Amino acid sequence: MNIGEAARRSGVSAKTIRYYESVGLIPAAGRTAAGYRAYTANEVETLRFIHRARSLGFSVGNVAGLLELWRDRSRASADVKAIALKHVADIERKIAELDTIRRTLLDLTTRCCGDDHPACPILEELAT
Amino acid sequence: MNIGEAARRSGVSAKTIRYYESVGLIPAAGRTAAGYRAYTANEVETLRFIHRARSLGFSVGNVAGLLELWRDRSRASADVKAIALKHVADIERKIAELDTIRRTLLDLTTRCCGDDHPACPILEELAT
DNA sequence: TGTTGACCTTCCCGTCACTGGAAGGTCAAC
DNA sequence: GTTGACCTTCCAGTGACGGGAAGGTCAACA
Repeated sequence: MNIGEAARRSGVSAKTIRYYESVGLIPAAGRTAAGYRAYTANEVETLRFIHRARSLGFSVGNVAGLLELWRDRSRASADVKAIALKHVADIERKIAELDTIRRTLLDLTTRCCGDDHPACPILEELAT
Repeated sequence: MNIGEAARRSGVSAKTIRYYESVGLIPAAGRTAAGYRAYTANEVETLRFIHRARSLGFSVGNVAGLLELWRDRSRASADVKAIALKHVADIERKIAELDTIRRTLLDLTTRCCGDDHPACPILEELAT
């Protein structure tokens, strides 16, 4: 099937499929006589896998690692779990950062009248 | 003072100060006879303001808006508050996204033995 | 006076994961 | 034969910088 169909079935845009090929996340697809990329159902499955992994926030690098483990029938699930737990830790760090900022901003915005006068604790805090 | 000293006092790296100048966040600094950028205490204050705003996650575009309001003595605090509340909403959306991913991953990693066997619910989920 | 070493300058490339768009070739239907 | 929906490659831009090269400047010290 053509790249457009593969995109529709996998949820990965044609542009992005070409990008994944260019960075080596997927091998170069076969070509028709006219030079069109041709995809098998199997390759679409791989694209779906990638799409799901990316939507869980895994970096393209990590997705490459997960793909390799997925294909490796003699893998240790510990290796998969390690990648996932590392990712969870990163996410939790990020959430903590955002939450600190959120609380600071909520405090400041609560103290800001938000009227037509210039006095503003938000600007005061930034200017401190 | 030179850019290095301004960087040390403001917390914004010299590289980043030049970048802010190049994108118009700050006006071009004065120059010494030798072509070195020269900063006043006032300009360092502005850089400190920018540094604090950026550390609260405001985009450079929003920082430009906050700087303008900061300098505008006839500003309405409502305009500042609006920028801050919009940012809070963005952060909360981001936290919610991350938390959904986090919960999914925690569920999967909990169900993954993480031993030397290949069976792995994480890969199974991605392959579904 | 010469020389070091710490500054500073501009410029370009790389990051991450794409997205947009231009210029042009291919295919199926009407 | 023509339309329109595909496909191709290539280049540039995104945000917010950081790295590093090549070269100029300055203050201190021998």
